[in-house]
Order: sequence, then structure tokens, then C-alpha cells
Amino acid sequence: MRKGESTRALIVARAAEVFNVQGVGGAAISDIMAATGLKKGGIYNHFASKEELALASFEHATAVLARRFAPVWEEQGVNVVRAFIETFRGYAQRPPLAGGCPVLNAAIDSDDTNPALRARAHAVAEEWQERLAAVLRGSQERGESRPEIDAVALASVIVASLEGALMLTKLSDDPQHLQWAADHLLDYLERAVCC
Amino acid sequence: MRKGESTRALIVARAAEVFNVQGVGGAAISDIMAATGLKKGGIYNHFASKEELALASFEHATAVLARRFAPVWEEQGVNVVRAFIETFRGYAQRPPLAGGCPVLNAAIDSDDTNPALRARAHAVAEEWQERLAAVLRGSQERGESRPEIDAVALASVIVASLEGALMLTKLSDDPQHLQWAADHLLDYLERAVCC
Amino acid sequence: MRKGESTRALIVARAAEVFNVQGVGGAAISDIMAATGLKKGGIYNHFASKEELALASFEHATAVLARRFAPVWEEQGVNVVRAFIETFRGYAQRPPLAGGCPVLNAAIDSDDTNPALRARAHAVAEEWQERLAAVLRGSQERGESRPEIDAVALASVIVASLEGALMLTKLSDDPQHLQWAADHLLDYLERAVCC
Amino acid sequence: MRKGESTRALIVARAAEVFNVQGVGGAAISDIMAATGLKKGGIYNHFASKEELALASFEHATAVLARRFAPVWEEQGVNVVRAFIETFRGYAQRPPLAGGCPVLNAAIDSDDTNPALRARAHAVAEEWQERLAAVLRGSQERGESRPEIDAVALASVIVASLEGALMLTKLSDDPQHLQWAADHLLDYLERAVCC
DNA sequence: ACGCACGGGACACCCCGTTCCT
DNA sequence: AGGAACGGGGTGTCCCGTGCGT
Repeated sequence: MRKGESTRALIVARAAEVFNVQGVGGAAISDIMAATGLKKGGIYNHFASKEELALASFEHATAVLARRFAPVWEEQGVNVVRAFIETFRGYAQRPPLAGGCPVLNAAIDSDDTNPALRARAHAVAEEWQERLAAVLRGSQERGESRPEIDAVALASVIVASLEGALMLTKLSDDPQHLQWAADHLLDYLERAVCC
Repeated sequence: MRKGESTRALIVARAAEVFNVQGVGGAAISDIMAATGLKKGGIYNHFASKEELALASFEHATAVLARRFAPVWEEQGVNVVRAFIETFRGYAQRPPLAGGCPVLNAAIDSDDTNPALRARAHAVAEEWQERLAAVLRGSQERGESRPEIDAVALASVIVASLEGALMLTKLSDDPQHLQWAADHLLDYLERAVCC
Repeated sequence: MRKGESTRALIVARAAEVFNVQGVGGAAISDIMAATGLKKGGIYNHFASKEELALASFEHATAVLARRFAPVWEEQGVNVVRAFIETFRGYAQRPPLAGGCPVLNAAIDSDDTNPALRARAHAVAEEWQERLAAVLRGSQERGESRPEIDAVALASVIVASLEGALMLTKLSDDPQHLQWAADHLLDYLERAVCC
Repeated sequence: MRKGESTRALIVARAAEVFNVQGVGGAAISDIMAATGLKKGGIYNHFASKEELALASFEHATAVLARRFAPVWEEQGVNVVRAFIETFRGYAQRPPLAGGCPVLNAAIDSDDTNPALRARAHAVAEEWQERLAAVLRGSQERGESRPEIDAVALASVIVASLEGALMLTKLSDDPQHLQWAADHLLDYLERAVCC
């Protein structure tokens, strides 16, 4: 790897956390400077603007998320859903990124500004739901799950519950909300699966 | 009401929406000026600082929320929970405030800055959960609900699911997520209640 | 005078010296900040850009020059020329502006950039020459000076000699060059006048 | 001449013009790059810093001047002075260096910065005056010139007049000023010489 | 009570000089 | 010798909060 690329990777990695904690609008380049140890010139050598850096940083954040969730999609059948829930539960002890779930943050943080960033967050959330829905539908087709359940709806509920619990956990600084949500979803899943 | 007070009320009402949409840090006084038609002097006559205005605005936002939820707490027994869920479902068509749920926004928007604002949002979320938990516990004590359910946990799950669904709705601009979450919770509730 | 106007006048007065010493391109806004005690916002409140400030500053510089030279034009006949030379000679002890003659500086400093500034400097130099030439021509018409002398040329020589001597004085830090030039011109004038 | 030396000579020659036109502070390395066709690394291979390049460039500029003035000092007696004036007059049609007289430019351009450059310019101006003064003194000693004239002062006046006229010519883009100054000096010289 | 101008401060982006690596 | 990379400074803009005038 060339010198510049490793520097660029460093910037992106640090900036991803800074942006995730402070928001894109709330973070100044000086914060990125402090986090990376580089000066302004060194940062603007790799990115034309703050927005470009923000986009690359979010891309990095989603890549970190993807790496965390990679084992989830390796599971078989409904175990995918269980692994997804457990992985989310792990956010409490071992967050993939400082500042919480980047999807949640990006959804709220960027209102109208940064439509690109918002689109990326949307894409990640959609991918999660689609994958979960596909697994649930497959389970139904194999007769392992109750057919009257709306797979798409359940996938949405799973993601929503976990993200919402993450928010409550962040707000109250109490990881219990995440545990409750995970337990609730697993419990609900048991009844939906067994037939 | 004196002249000044009505002006103050106007400022707070408009500022609440502006802050809810753009965030406290992202909103400039000039935005408040545009929203109220007043000039800077007119605003700073009523509030010492932007932060003070933000606090008063959030107070206003919670008051609006409280008014919206007032009928909920008038219900009897578990109907309180059902009414709570339905009220949340109504967010999609008729949001109490432009920009979405102020609790959700405040939870994400204010990371470390504005600890007072964060505390207020936390208090609202806690109040919701405590009231729902109390209702559920009362229902259990009266033998109307299954005793093995953790009332506090369920209250947390309800709030988390709805707030999370609100986030997904905002992210995808699709109110369906909220519907799914509400349906799911009502469905779950039915099974918990009937015995 | 309103508050802002006095501030503006202060900025212009200080900036005129800074620009005259360091040149427009060589002077940073931070130098103006240090010279005025104001911060950047306070300066840019009064001027849209550095160039606009530079123009206003040069306008101030020419006004200072005009005030210094005002008594010169009050003189009668060829005494105007003598007074002009003596006033220039006074530059050595009491420069009208720190950094030397703004006309000389502007002529060299602004090569292609700042054509407006260059035009102003040109106008001042032209005015001097025209006034001197008019005086000399009047003297010739009254028969007080030798008619074979080219008034326009002599006016040019006077200004050129004094500005050039000013340059040598600046370069060698020796006011003698200015004295020599003044003495030479006065001596030459004597022979041209008496007939 | 080795390859590197010819490159160095090319850089110096081009840079001398760039610096003479834009000033040392006003010229960027990128301007030198554009003028030479070299890249930054190619330039910094030969010069440790911009200032060192500026100094070498000014040295080159003075060498060009010296070559132009070499025939002047070959003349006999007061003809040296006449040749000096005529050579200066030739500046208008055939400037030795783009951007005007480097002595004049250096005197104004470098205020405090680049004291070395200033010293070089001073040395050139002094050398001119001393040589002219020596010639004039020699003429007086030989009884060819009026003894009451201050040779040193006249030398200063000659240089000052010509440099000042050069400035006016540059400012007004009219070579006439230079002609007038030359004519005036020659005319004055005639009267000083004849006895 | 409200408008406006003013000043302080921070920030994004740009450009330049210099060094290092190739 | 080329070119990327980095440090530093500079410009213009925005915003917050204050004070004066109305």
C-alpha cells in the first residue's frame, strides 16, 4: 500500500467515528485534525470537501458494519435471524463504531442536507430487511414457519425494535433496553417458527 | 395575555419546529428569524441565548406531545397501551411536530452538547415507559394479563419498537414500517392479555 | 459620526500604512487585524474583500498626500514648483505615510493585479505633472520663464527626479539623495526662470 | 557544461523574469514551474529554497544588467555618462529584463524581507553612482568640467532621474518620460561640461 | 419592545512551500 | 526529475450575541 493510501484510510477511519459521534454538521475539520494528527492540508489532500470526506467515512462505517454482520448471513435458515438479533445485542458491549449505529445516526442527523449519505443509510437498512425477509420467506416455504406471518413486516419490526432499543439505550445509558428487545424478538420468533 | 408573552409563545412554537427539523446545532438564529418574521433583536429580547431558546422550544415540544398523549392516559386498563400504540401510529398521518418525534431527534441530535435537552428527552421516554409498565403491572395484578411477562421490559419494547419504526419510516419515507410495528405490538399484546 | 464609520476610518488609516509598507499582496488580513486591534469579522463587516479594503486604503493614502500638498497649490507662479520640491524634500524627515510614497509603491507593487489601484496612482502622478506644467506654462506666458523650455517635459522630470531620489533614499537609507535631487531641481529652475 | 548546470541556468533565467514581474513574494513556485516546464522536484533539486532561487535569480538579473552596461564603462571621459544615459534610454525599446529595472523593483518590492536581495540592489545602484562620480571627478580634475559641481550629487541625480522616469514610464505606459529625463540630463550635462 | 449594525470567533476551502519517495 | 504528500497560513463567509437607536 502506498503512503497516501494508508493515510487516507486512517483519516477515513477516524473521521467515521468523529462524524458518527458529532454528526456531519456538528463536526469541524479541526476535530478531524485532532483525531488524525494531520493538519488541514494533509486532509484536504485526500478529499476535496468535507462532504466528500463524510461520504467516504460513512462508506467506511457501513463496511465495518458489514464485516460485523458477515457471519450472520452465513447461518442456515432462521438461525440467520437469531444471529442478526444477537449481533445487534452485542452492540451494547462492543459497538462496531463509537457513537452508535451509523444507520440510526444518519437517519436522524441528515434531514435534508447530505441526501447521498441518507441514501446510503437507507440502502443498508433496506438490505437488512430484505435479507431477513428472504430468510423468513424461505423458512415459510420449507414449512418451518407459520405461513400467516408477513415476512416483510416481521423483518421491519425486527430492525425497528432493535434500532429503537439502541436509541433508548443511548438515551438512558442503560444496555437493558437492548437486551429486552432482543429477548422479546427471540421469544416472538420461537412462537412463529415452531408451528 | 400580554403582547410580549404572545410573541414569546410564537417564537417558541416556530422555533420548536425549526429545531426539531434541523437540530439545535444545525439551526441558525436566522432560520428562527425567517420562521417567526422577527429580527434578531426581537428574539433575543425574550431569550438570553440560543440554548435557552432551544430548551424552551423543547419544553414546548414536550407539551405538544403531552397534549397529544393526554387522552391515552384517560383510558382504562390495558386500553391505555392500545391507545398509546394507536396514537403513535397516528404520527404518520398527523405528526405532532414537523420533523418527527422530538424524543427520537433529541436522543440522536444532542450527543454531549445540551445535556439539559437530553435529560428532558430522557424524562419523557422514561415517563412513557413507567406509565405503560404501571398499567401492565396493574393488569397483571388484576389477573387480566399473563403474570410471567416482565411489564417493565414490555413497556421498553413497546416504546423502542415504535420509535424504531418511526425512524425507518423517516428513513424510507414509507409509513408502512409504523403500521407494521403497531400491528405487531397489538398482536403481541392480545396474546399477553387474554390469558 | 456613527460608530461604524469611525471604525471604518480607523481600519482604512491603519491598513493604508500596512499596505504601503508590505504591499497589497504581501500584507495579510491578519496584519490588518494586528494593526487595528479588530478581528477578521470586524474588518469584513466594513469591506467585502481585501481588494476593496486596499482600494479604500489607497484612496485614504492619496487623501493624506493631497492634504500634504494642499499648501503647494496655494502658492503663486513658479513658487508652486518650488513649494512642490520642498514638500517632497520634507518626505525624508516627515513622511506622509509609513512605507514611503504610495504612488511609487503602487507603481511597482501592482504589476497586473489591482489595475484599479494602479489607475489611481497614475491619476495622482498625472495630476501633479499637469499642475506643475500649467504653472510653468503660465510663467512662460507671463514672460517670467524661458520660452524654449518644454513645460510638460520639465514637469515630468521634476516628478521623476524626486520619486527616483526617494527610491534611492529608501534603498540606501540615506536622505541625502533626496536633498541632492531637490537642490538640483531648484538650481535648474533658477536658470530657467530668471531669463 | 553539464546537464544539471544548463538546467540550473534555465531555471535562473526564467525565474529572474518571473520574479522581476511579479515580485518574489508574489511569484509562486508554480509560476516558475510554468515558466521553466519543470516540476517542483526538478527545481528543488537545484535550489534549497525559494529564497535561494530568488537570490540566484537576482544575481542573474544583475549580470544581465552588467552585460548591458559593459560598453558604457569602456567609453572615455564624460562620454561614459552620456553612454549611461543613452543605455538607460534604451530600456524603453529593449528592456534588459521583463518587468523593468530590477534595481527599482527590488528597492520597492522587498521591504524588510529578503535583506540580502535588497543589499544586492543597493550595491548595484551604488556602483553606478560611484562609477559616474569617478568619471565626473576625473573630468573636473582634467579641467573639462566646471569644478563647482558636486560630482557625487550629480551622479545620484542622474540615477534618480532615470529610475524615476522609468517608474513614470511604467506607470503611464508612456516611454516619453524616459526620453524627457534623458534629454534633460544630457542638456544639463552639456552646460556642466563645456566650462 | 423591536430593528439594525457591529464586533468576535470559528470554519471551510484553497494555495503555497517543502520534503520524501519513486 | 516527477509527483504525491504534508504542514501552514490566508481568505472570505457565517453565525452568535451585544449594543445602540427607534
